[in-house]
Amino acid sequence: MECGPVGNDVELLCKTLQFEHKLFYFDLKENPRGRYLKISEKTSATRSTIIVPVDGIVWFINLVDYYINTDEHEAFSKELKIDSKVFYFDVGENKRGRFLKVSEASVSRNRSTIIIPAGSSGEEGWIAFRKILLEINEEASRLYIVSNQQSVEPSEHHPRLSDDVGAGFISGHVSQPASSSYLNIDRLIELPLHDEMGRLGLSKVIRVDQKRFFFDLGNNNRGHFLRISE
DNA sequence: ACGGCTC
Repeated sequence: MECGPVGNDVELLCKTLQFEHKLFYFDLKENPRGRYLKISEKTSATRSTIIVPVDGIVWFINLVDYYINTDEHEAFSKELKIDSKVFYFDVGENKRGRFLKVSEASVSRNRSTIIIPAGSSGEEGWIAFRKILLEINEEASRLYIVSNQQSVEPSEHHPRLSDDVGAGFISGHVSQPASSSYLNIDRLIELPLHDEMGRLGLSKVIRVDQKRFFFDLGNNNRGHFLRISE
């Protein structure tokens, strides 16, 4: 396991993905302002980094999904607004092949960009990238519960929680135990009013051009699901 | 071993 240099921020977990001649570093970090995922693309000559707030990880997963599942010439550019940042997703193609470009624009920094190759046989680069994000999202949700409960032994005292709660869907200022707020989702998810869910912090919205896409987490006895509505 | 990159 290779972790980047550690400053004041705490490293929670590190992963790497090597694809073609690029090396991607994924570092989940924490500081007093919150948690974020640092994604760096390293080649022999260059290194570029984007910083994704934890709440953005699930939307990254979803957007990578979109590009994996969308036909080559029907994939639109997308933008994702999180906090004060905007991430731009674009597909491109050149003689080396297809790639997904993810750019971060924030007020204070210069724009930074990572480029994820699709790969030569299908989209295995994007699929591998998504897999890492899924792993991080799952592990981050466990870490979230651990720190939120401030319990030294969460696996003994809260054995069910870690599998039931996804990161990013529980707002940071929930004062109730995560389990009780979570149990309400089944009823709330049936409500057709998106603004009602938005008010309760249970829905996320991505605006693309004139459209708005709503992402809502739910579960039932069949398992977990993410509902996307336009 | 590449190499892509308006916001």
